[in-house]
Amino acid sequence: MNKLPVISEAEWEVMKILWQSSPMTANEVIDALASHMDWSPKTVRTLLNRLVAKEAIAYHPDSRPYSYFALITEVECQKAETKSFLKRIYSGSFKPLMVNFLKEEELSSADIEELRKLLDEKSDPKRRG
Amino acid sequence: MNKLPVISEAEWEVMKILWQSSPMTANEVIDALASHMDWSPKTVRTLLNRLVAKEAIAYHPDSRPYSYFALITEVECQKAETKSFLKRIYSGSFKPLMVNFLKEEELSSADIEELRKLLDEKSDPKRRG
DNA sequence: ATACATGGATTACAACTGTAATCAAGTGAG
DNA sequence: CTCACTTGATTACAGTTGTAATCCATGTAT
Repeated sequence: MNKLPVISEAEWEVMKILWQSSPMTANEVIDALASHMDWSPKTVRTLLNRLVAKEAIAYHPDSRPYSYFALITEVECQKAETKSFLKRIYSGSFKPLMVNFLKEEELSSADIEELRKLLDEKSDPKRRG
Repeated sequence: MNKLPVISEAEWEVMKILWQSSPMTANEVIDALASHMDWSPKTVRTLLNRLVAKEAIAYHPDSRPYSYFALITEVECQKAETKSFLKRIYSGSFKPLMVNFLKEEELSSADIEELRKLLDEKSDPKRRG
């Protein structure tokens, strides 16, 4: 039940790296981010430090250089963000979100079939497979 | 194609009021917010001013007191927020969002049926109604 | 032993946010 | 006409965020 920390947009990029594979040294994180984010190594180190301060991640202090790892899971963060996003933007209701998404996106019928399957599983968890 | 302004969490509350009914005077907005937000009237006025500065809203300057109205629509803002949210939290993919949502929420079969209907309409827009 | 490089700790700094308070100008009450 | 109230304009101020740079300590090459 411990509260999740507030994670900023830039910090999320770092978290995603550590959720993909962990533990990692600062330099490994920096390299992993280099491909898509145009950040100075110093910036990434700052973000790591802030995430440590927020207790979203930690590091093994005995290992030099430090190796960092997440203290909270991606799914719990996603759920929390989703809840607050829905509340803020859609007054908590999923349906208009889906309406907007469907209007906006090009989806193959296979995509739609996948989504439909999710609903099937929810309405009748037995008939899965 | 003009860029939407960045609207903060507190500012969203004000926007939602103006999207519901508009134009409104500052005091009307303050009253409308009083029920759910515990903000000083000064705070609400600050938010209105910032939204004007961001060109998210405007006011009729000839009418005293000013009456404010939105310059951007709720749906376009929702779409933009949804896109950036999906990108940030789910790497742009809707499916895991839906998975998380479904796992978290108690939904009646009627709710699910509604969502399924949305997918039906998307896959075959003709057979609607 | 010494100087340099590397990683980690500390500091920087402006923009944006939440949350107002203060100041100033116009309007209605007396 | 003058004073107080209301509305609008300006200012405040600390915390978060994006985006680093600087300082310090330790390991490495010479």
